[in-house]
Order: sequence, then structure tokens, then C-alpha cells
Amino acid sequence: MGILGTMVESDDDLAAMAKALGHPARIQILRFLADRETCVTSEVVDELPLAQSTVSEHLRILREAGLVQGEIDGPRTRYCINPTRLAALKMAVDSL
Amino acid sequence: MGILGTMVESDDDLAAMAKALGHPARIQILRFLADRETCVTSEVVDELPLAQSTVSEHLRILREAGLVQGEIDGPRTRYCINPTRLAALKMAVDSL
DNA sequence: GTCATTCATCGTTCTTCGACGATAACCGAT
DNA sequence: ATCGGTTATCGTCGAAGAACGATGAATGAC
Repeated sequence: MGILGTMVESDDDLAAMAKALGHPARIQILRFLADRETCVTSEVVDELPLAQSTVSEHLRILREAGLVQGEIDGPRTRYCINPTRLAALKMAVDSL
Repeated sequence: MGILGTMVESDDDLAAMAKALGHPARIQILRFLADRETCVTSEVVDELPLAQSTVSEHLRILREAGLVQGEIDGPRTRYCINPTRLAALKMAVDSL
């Protein structure tokens, strides 16, 4: 990743982010997080017709693409979107 | 698709376009087409270290996502970017 | 008509993804 | 120390993706 992880440096990076976006459930998760600004996995699980393990996997994919950040808060994990990274994605898509 | 195929109507549609973008070769193809405005498959094949059948497959995926259009021109096929559809993608990503 | 070119499609192989249940790890509260 | 709630990971299964070579259809040139 780029300086402070904010830049999209390569087509591979852009492709990785697009791939992470390439599933309806993950788009819904992203929108949900955008509304909430922060939330825990169980809230996302309640929002989607998917098993907890499946949602956790989607969150992992979004996290590995850098689009969300998860911080441990006691027994739970709080996820929020990574604004700079999301902005970088928008810029990269705009440049197409 | 939306009116004249220009709008992104659903998360499924956005996810489908993102999925089509989710491969480095397809991003390169899209950039290449953006530079050229129009070109034939063989030119794309020459640009990439991939077999002709593989490139044809990538072009099919981009076409089915609506991001490029292919028109038959004699024995070849001319591909060009679908500008309105690409603009719709940018708007949809911006709305995240 | 024949031939070369261009491209899409088919069949194959290997890999990756999506989804689930089950399990384990972790923490707070009791 | 144990229990309940929360999340990640593992194993599995079927489905989809990526890549290739080979084949075939269409066209323009000869």
C-alpha cells in the first residue's frame, strides 16, 4: 500500500479492492457501516440473511482489501470503514 | 439495466461491475481501450501476456458487465468502452 | 471456390469463492 | 472458576473463475 495506506498504487491493488466489492453482501455491509460509522459483527449478522461465519468471512475480505478496519473491543470487534482508503478507491475508479 | 442501460439500479448490478473490474488483466484492458477509444481483440492480445482465448474471455466478462461494447466489423470485432455505463459505475462507487 | 485471418466457443485442469456447521478462542460478568 | 455471549477459524462441499489448446464459424482477399 501507499503512504499511510491511502493510495492506490497499482492495477493489482485496484483489482483487489474491486474484487472485494464484487459481492452484493459486501456492498450491503459497506453501506451498513457507512450509515453506522461503526458497529459490531453481530449487528451486521442480524442485517443479513447469512450465517455468522459467512459474515465474518466477508468482513475479513473487506478488511484485507483495506476497505474496513476492525478493532477489538472487549469480546467483540468494532468495524468501521476506512475513509481514506475508500476515497482512494473512488479516485482510482474515477481515473478509469 | 436502467434506462438505456446507463443507470446502476441495484447492489447486485454494482457488485457485478465491481466483480468484472476485479482482475488486473481486465483493468489493463479497460485502460487500453480508454486510450484507444476503439480497438480489435488482436491488439489487446498483443498487449497482454495471455492467450487469445483468455483475452476473449476477459472481454466477454467486461461486455456482460456492460463496461465495454463490441461491434462486429468484418472478420474482427471492435471493442470500445461504454462511456455512460462507466460513468454510472463511477457514480455508484462515489455513492459508497 | 480456396485460403488466411480473426475471433468465439468448447473441453479440460487447477484454483478460488461462497456458504455452512462445528469448534475454539476470547472476554466480561457472575 | 465457570458461564454466556461474541467472533474467528477450520473442514467441507458445490459452484464459479482463470487459463490454455484445439476447434469451428465468419469474413475478406485471391
